[in-house]
Amino acid sequence: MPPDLNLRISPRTVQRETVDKLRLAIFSGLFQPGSRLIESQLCTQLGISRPSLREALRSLEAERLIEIVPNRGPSIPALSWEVATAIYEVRELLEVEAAGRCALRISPEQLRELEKSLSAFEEAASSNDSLAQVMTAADFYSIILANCGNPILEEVHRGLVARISFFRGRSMSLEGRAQSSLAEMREIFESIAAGDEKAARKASKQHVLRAKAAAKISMDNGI
Amino acid sequence: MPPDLNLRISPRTVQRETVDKLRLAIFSGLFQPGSRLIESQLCTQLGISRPSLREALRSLEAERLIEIVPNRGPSIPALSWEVATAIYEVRELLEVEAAGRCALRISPEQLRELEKSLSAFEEAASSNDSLAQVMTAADFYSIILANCGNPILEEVHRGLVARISFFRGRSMSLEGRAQSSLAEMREIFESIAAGDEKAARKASKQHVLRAKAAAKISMDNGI
DNA sequence: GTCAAGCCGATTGTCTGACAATCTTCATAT
DNA sequence: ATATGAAGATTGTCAGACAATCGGCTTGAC
Repeated sequence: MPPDLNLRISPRTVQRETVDKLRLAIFSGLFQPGSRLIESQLCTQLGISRPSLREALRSLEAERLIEIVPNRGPSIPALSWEVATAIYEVRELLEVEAAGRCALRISPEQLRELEKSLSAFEEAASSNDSLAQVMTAADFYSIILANCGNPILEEVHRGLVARISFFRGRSMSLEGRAQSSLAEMREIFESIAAGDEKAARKASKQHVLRAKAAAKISMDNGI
Repeated sequence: MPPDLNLRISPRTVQRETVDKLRLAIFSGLFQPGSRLIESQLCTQLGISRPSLREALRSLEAERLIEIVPNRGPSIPALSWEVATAIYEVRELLEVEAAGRCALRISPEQLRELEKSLSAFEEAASSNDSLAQVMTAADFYSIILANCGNPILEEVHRGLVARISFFRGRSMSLEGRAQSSLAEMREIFESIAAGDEKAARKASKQHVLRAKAAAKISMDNGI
C-alpha cells in the first residue's frame, strides 16, 4: 500500500468543524445574550453555504446553545436566573453522584491525572487569567465525570455546563472566588484519593452550592 | 381587521414537524437498530427536500436518536446494554429527585391530574395493549417531572427516556410486568399524595430498578 | 401630536439542481 | 482464493432562486 501522503489540493471544506467553531464562539461570549444571528453574515464569516450553516445551527439548537424562533431565526438565549438555578441543581445531582462513584473506583493512574489538573488550576488561580481558570477547572470535573463509570452522567453534565458557561467566567473573576474554589476542589480531590465516598459527595455538593452562590452574586451585580 | 380565513392554497410545507414525524417513526420502532437511513428515500417519503431533511437529521443526531457517520450517513444506533444501564441509572437519579420534590410541592389540582393518569395506566395494564401501557406510563412520569419545580430535570429526563423507548415497549409486554408496574406506580402516587418525601423517593427508586431489571430480562431473551 | 394603516427592505424557509468525494459491491484477473 | 479495479450508490457541499414573514418607517387621519 502506498503511503498516505495526505496531500489534498482542494480539501472538501471540512465543516464538520463548523459546529465546533460556532460553539466556541458562543462560549467565549462573542455574541451578546438575546442578540440575533444573521445567517447570511455567519455564512460569509465562516466561509460556508447557507444549507451547511443551517445544519450546524440545528445542532446547536438541540444543545440549547441557541434558540431558533420560526421566521425570526437563530439567537442567543438570555439565560434567566430561574433556569440557571435549575441547571445548577441538576449539576449538583450529577456531580455529587459522579464524585461519589469516582471515589470508589478511580484508578491510580487517573488519580494522578486528576492531581495534575488540580495543580494546573492552582497555578491558574494564582494568576488573574480567568479564562485559564475556567478551562482548568473544567478539566478537573471532566476527569471526575469521565471516571465515574457512567458515560451518560458525563454526557448530560457536559451539556448542562455548556449552557452556563456564560456565568462561569464572570463568577470566577469575583474577588477571592478562585482561591476558595481551589480549596473546595482540593477537598474533593483528597476525598476521592482517600476512597471516601461520603466525603467526596459532601465536598462536591459544597462546591456546586458555592459556585451557584457566586454565580448569583455576579449576576445580581450585573457583571 | 378582516377575519383570518386560514385559507392557504399552498401552505409552505411546515416541516418544523418533520423532526417530530421522524422521531415518532423511530420511537415506534419503524427502523431496525443499526439500519441506515437513506436520505433520498426519506425525502420522497416525507415529501421534503434534502437540505430540509438534513436539518431535521442534525437535530435528531444531537438528541442521540440517530448517529451520523461521516461519508456513511445517518443510521439508528444499536443501544448496547452497557449504555442502557447507564441511562437507567441516571434516570433513577432524576426520577427519585423529582418524586421527592413533587411530594413536597404538588398542587391539589395537579395531584388529581396524576391520579387520573394512574387510572389510565390501570386500565391499559388490564388490557394487552402494550403501546397504550407505555404511553400512559409515560404520562404519569411526565406529570411528576413537570411538577417537581425544576424544568431542567424534566428536560433531561425526557431526552433520556426517548433513547430507551426501544426497550420500554418490549419489557412492558413481559408477563406480569404491567401489573407489578402498576403496584409500584400506585405506591409512588400514594407517597406523593401523602406529602411523604422519603417514601416517594424510595418508591420511585424501586420502580426504576425494577424497570431496569425487566428491560434486562427482555433484552437477554432477545425479544 | 399621537395613533393606526400600509408599504418596503431585510431575513428566513424551502426548493431545485448540480457535482465532487467517498463508500459498496461486484466482476475480473492473477 | 485474494488482490485489483471499475461501476453504481450515497453523501457532502455549493449556488441560486423565490415566496412568506417580520420589523421598521412613512404616511395619513383624527
